[in-house]
Formats: sequence, structure tokens, C-alpha cells
Amino acid sequence: MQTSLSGIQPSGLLHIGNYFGAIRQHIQLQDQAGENFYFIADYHALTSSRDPEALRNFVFETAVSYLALGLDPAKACLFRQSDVPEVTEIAWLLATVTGMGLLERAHSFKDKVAQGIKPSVGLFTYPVLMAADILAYDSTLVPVGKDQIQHVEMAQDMAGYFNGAFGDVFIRPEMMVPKAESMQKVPGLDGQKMSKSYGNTIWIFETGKPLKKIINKIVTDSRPPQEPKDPNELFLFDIMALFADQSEVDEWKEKVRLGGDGAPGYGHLKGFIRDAMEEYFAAARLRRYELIADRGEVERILKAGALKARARASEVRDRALTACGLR
RNA sequence: AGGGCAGUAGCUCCAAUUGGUAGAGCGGCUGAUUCCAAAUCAGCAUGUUGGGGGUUCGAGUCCUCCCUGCCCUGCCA
Repeated sequence: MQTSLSGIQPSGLLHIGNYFGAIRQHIQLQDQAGENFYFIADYHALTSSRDPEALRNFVFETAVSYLALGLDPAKACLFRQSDVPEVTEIAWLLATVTGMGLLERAHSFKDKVAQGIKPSVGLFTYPVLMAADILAYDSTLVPVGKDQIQHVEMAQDMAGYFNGAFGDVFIRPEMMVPKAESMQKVPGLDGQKMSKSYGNTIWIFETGKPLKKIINKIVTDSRPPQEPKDPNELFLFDIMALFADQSEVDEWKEKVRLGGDGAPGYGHLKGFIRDAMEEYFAAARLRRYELIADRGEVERILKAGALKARARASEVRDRALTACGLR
């Protein structure tokens, strides 16, 4: 039987890059046989948050977003990372078998330091906690984006170190990395990869006038509508393709390629994208409003998830404690 | 642990007379313009001056304690 594990950090509002890059695939997994765990990585978020109220809101908003976007609590176990204290216990056990060198080689850590961020010990040991997240539920499958491959490899390494020293305790999970060709490109407003750190994101649930303004900010050139253009070099169409049918996108592209009086300007294309996106997330937006109105229900779902997650994590922890001689 | 240096807006700052209403650049936001953007123009806001306490009519500025970061010298489970 397969056990999958997905996590997401509640460090901001979720954007469409998060959705098409990760969330959508995460949610699809719930329909496969086996168990599926989804955690909101609030311990991880604390490595960068100093604002308790904001963190609480982001955790809630992240839970609501997953549920609104289709996560079904009947099929999947959604919980807060910090509701499962066994994870931090396992993290300590893993830390004792993990060399400094492994962590010093972590890309994400080196990147943050290169950005000038003064790292806390928590940021440095982030991969250890993440390994504990992965190993605590005996997960067999971990879906991740390219940027997280190294972290999963490190989790596999740490499982190997511990098992090598103390016997078979942890299950080494497989990772599932989406194939490049199946990944839709999600450029940000400026054409770079959409990312919170670039400040070029579009919030999933944006609507109305704010949505119009943000879509209009998509960077274009100053060529007039009549001028024939190669649509494949316009990343505007990559964004459009996320929300519109292939045939519709092709129609627009053809008009742009031909140019002339019948050709749409960038403004028209943006108007179409805005409407398509608004429609695409319409149902989810409604569910989000309902969930926000019923905080208690969201809390109940998270608590129920935590109960199930703890049951599993405590089994794994006990196994580890016994193996290494602490019990 | 001891000694030294530093902390001002989201970011960067040798702005801030002897103690006298906290500034600039970048970024951000609003509007004009534009098919939409960009550029340009007009306008707006940046803030517990790391935190507490004290002196003073009045503290970014002086005193004190604490926090954080960097450097030096040590100590150690």
C-alpha cells in the first residue's frame, strides 16, 4: 500500500504558481489507493516569521485554500506540522546521525546565506526536520518540485544513516518529480518563474478589480496590436494556457501571428485571461468563503487530521527509540 | 564568559546644528498617459529610530539594563 506525504509552508498567500506547480498534483494524489498525508509546515515557517498573528492567519488560510481547491478530508489527512510533536523528537534522533557536511551542502541554505540572510540554527537544520516529516509517517511516496529534490535525497540519506547504525527503522520513500514536459510553465508578472521572493505573484483567489489590476501588470512590449508577432515568444500565452482550452489559446495565438486590424492588443488578451482565471477558480472561491465563515469546521478537520497523523508518527518514533537504545 | 564595533521606512544609507516636530535614494501605492504594460509626469504613505528603564520642559542623540549581528580573546559539557 502506498502512503504519500505532501507539505506546504504557510509563509504567505498561495499563488497560481503554487497551485499549478504543487497543490494541484498534491490534491490529485488523494484519489490513489493508500493513505495520503498533507501537512502545513508551520514549524518550518517559523524560521522566517516574527509575526504571530500573521503566521496564524497564513496557517488558517493555507488549510482553507487546500480544502477549497478540492482536498477531501475523507480521503486525505490534513494537519498542522506542530500538532505532531513526535516529528521534532524524530528530528533529534536523525540529527545525531547526520553530519554537518551534509547540511552545509544544502542548496536552499547556501542560497539564503548568499542572499544575505543571517541563518538561525533552525534554518540550518531545516532539512533534518523535513526528513523527520517525511519519515514519521512511513511514507512511500513524496511528490516534490525540482527545488525540493535535494531535501528528499537528504531524507533518504538520513534514513540510511540511522538504519545503518540501528537496523531497519525508517522506510526510505520514493520521490515523485513531475516530468518536465508535463509541467505547465507558470511565469510571474515579469516573465521570470513565479515566486514570492520575486514579488511577481498572482493570488489564487484574487477577483474583481484587484485581479484586473494585477493581470494588467503582466509585462509586455510596446508593439502595436496590428503588428504580426510570434506568439510563442510571449509568455502572456503561457499564463493564458493555464486557464483556457488549448483550442482557444491557439485561436488567439493565430490572430496575434497574423496581425492586422483583427489582431487583439495585449490589453484584450489580458482581459480574456482575467475572465478565464476568475471562472477557473470560481467554485473554489465560493468554497473558500464558506470555509472562512465556518472556522470551527476547519479546526475540526485539522484536529482530526492531527489525531491520525500522531497515531502513525508515535509508532514510528517508538520503533526508533527502541532501536537506538533509548527504550 | 570578557573586550571592541554596530542596529534609523520593505531594501540601502558618513540625512537629522550644542539634546528641539525623523530625512533621501530605490522599491511600493494612487492617478494621468498607453490596446495592456514599460518609460514619463503628478500625487501619497513609508517608521514603537532593536527593546525596557532613567536624566530632561523636551532624547535617534546623554546614562543604564537587555536583545541581536560581526570581530578579537578565552572557557567548556
